Amino acid sequence: MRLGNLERSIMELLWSHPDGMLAQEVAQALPSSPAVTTVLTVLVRLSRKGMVSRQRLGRAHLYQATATKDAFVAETMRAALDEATDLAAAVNRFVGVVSPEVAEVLRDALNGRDGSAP
Amino acid sequence: MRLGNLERSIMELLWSHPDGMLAQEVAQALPSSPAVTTVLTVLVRLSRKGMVSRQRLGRAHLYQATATKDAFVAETMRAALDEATDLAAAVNRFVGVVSPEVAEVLRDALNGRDGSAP
DNA sequence: GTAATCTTCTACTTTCCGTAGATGTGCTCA
DNA sequence: TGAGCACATCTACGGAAAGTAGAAGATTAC
Repeated sequence: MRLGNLERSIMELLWSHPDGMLAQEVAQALPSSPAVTTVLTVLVRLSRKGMVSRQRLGRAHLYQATATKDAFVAETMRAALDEATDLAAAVNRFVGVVSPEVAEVLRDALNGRDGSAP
Repeated sequence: MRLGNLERSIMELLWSHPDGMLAQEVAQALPSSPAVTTVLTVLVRLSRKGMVSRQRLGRAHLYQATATKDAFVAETMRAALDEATDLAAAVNRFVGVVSPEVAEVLRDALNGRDGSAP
């Protein structure tokens, strides 16, 4: 998913507030202090992209991210890997460039996945 | 790295021609048959992004991708993962959404990586 | 019912990308 | 050595996406 700077900043906020936020709260929480209408415009665009949902709350709306940040990261990684011509080469490259810590987490995750149990 | 359609098409060509290509060759190889100057403009922009290098060859330049496609894919994946707030959660998500085939390739790659030998 | 508040509509600006003509530069061969 | 070709650079325009926010409309609370 292609996101601009403000779009990304807003998503970061929504991801860190799983219970949702009001447009006004988002505007106030942003360091650049944009107008509330600016935030609302971006929220509408993010809704069109399927990244944000909302529900009425009094006379305002509560805006929420439709997926967690982790899911977004994972999906971005998957999409990148989908572009690979040589799957094995890309995966090997990836495994080669990540930190030992990530490699360990990957191992654990793969062990937890069905198909690897003894 | 953010790439437009033509930018991506040109990178695909350069990736599949590791020895490099002339601007004219790139233009001719593209299905949309853009003008050579169009290709040159895009090549300059890709150079600025660090994705393309060139060297003189007679009166022309030989354009080459600075990294392989696999490296690009791997780097994109790494960059995405870097954005994660919860590393383990993102990795688990990722492992959860990839196909069994990819999971297997990941396992193999991790086994080949130093640190897993008994 | 009315005032406060929130949203929607509209619209301007900026930036990126696709596009390519006009102009500049440097090989190459006669 | 100089004329012409081939290639590069400069410049620029149009469209799309994103940042920005005022004006106007809608809804709630009192």
